[in-house]
Amino acid sequence: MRKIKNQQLPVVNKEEPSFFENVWEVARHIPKGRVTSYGAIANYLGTKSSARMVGWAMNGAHWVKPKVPAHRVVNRLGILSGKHHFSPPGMMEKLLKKEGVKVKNDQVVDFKKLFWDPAEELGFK
DNA sequence: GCATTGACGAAGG
DNA sequence: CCCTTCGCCAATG
Repeated sequence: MRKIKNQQLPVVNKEEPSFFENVWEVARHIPKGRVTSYGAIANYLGTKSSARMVGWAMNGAHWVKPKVPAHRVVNRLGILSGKHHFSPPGMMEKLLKKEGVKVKNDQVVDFKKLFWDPAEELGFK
């Protein structure tokens, strides 16, 4: 596959998709104007208890290709817990608003309605 | 090689 | 919703 400077990436040069790649893959399917949670992605990948790893994977979402809409992934409460990893921090909220997602006080408005569950939308494996 | 740190989450209080 | 504890596991010191 693609070569990546493995400075922070956990070896993605294997042919089989790593957990991280799967995370990115799923994230790329999040429709515009919708959001999902770290846990939902983890759940879809069958490692629901490893939501932290999803967040960890998002850490590299910025420099991985193709780009991953990490701004559409929030925590289970709809809070933009990852905004500090954007530059500037307000970028996440800005991107979401641009897609029609209302954000108030670092939290997605109508999160429940906008929630996109990969397990349902992409079909169960 | 142990300890700490997370873009998390569920459960219990 | 807040708080704590626990589970999770790669990365980092």
